[in-house]
Amino acid sequence: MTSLTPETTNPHGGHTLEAMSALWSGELRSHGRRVTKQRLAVLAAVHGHPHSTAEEIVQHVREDLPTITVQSIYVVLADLTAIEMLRKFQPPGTPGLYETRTDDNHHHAFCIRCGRVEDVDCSVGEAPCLTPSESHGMTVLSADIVYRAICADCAAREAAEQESSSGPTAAVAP
Amino acid sequence: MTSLTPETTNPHGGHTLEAMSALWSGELRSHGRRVTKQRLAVLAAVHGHPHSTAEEIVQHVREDLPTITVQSIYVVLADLTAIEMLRKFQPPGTPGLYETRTDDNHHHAFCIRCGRVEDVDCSVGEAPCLTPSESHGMTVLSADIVYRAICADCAAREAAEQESSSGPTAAVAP
DNA sequence: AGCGTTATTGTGAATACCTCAGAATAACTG
DNA sequence: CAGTTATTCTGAGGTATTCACAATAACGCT
Repeated sequence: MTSLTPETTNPHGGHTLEAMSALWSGELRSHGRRVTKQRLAVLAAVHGHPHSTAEEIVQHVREDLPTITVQSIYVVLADLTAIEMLRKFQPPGTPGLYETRTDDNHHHAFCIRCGRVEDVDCSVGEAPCLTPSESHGMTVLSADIVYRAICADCAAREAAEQESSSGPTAAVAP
Repeated sequence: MTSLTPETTNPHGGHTLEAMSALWSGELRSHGRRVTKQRLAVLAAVHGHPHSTAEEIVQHVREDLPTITVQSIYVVLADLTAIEMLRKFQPPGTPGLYETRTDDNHHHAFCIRCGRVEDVDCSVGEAPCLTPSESHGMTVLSADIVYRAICADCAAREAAEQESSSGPTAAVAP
């Protein structure tokens, strides 16, 4: 922790890629999975680019492993999701998005205009939306929440367009 | 309400199909939409079979309109969803599901084993999961919640299978 | 370290779900 | 009832994802 060699510092936020890899390797093994460079590369890509689609992950992984195939990415993503090392969610009208934050109860806000996604720590408390722990005899495991929202940029842009259609600025002669 | 002719009684729960059609027609018109038999048939099908996929809705609608096409169903579903006469949601690994309950704050429990879906009236209160009304500058409109769950049947079946692998019952000679 | 076993990845193709552009039809207005 | 224009139909296309089988490489053992 006190060493300051180039290898131990990185822009990502405290943990080096090597440290993360070691962590991930252990976790993979504890789930009976082999540690492959493909899996580590996928984990690194998703960790570095949260809320990525499979296609985007392919691009990022190919910086390390230029020959990896789309199909392998899908297989790896599905498997890592199954053992909950990754989390998958799918706002309406978009392909599946992946992230590495799996152990906290957080959710997602999705801009229905531009598709932007932000993490939302559930503000009510611990796991408020898990309260219906029994319904119709079903045992609830977890809650996937997607907040349909409009981001600040889109709200501003729409306000401006609204203004221009009856106000003094812009769009004088269409 | 007091008439008891055959047309005014039906098994669905108080409202006749004709009454619903009149209601839907008015709602369509108020959204600037024309009242077509296709739209009414789709609304009736979804109303009679909540949590249906587009493909299932095609089957049901074809009982009335045998020649309707899958594409038209998709167009109608998308349009009715856009004006919020239908609600669409999509548990992981399944196609989009549609329902007519749009004006109440209810959510869905989804059995990750068999795919069964049940409505869940949010038990915490009014709209608890809408509390993060501002996050990252995004204005939240609504929350789509899918509870990942295991239904009673699947839980029982898995318990039985667990038992049989080390217990006395079943699967004596495979 | 080398070797065998078996999970994992790559290859090639296929599927499911959904959307698009343009022509034909039918719902509303007067 | 006739005209206008939304809506549906026809036919094709596209994207996200999955499948079966062959090739590869990670791990446990000596």
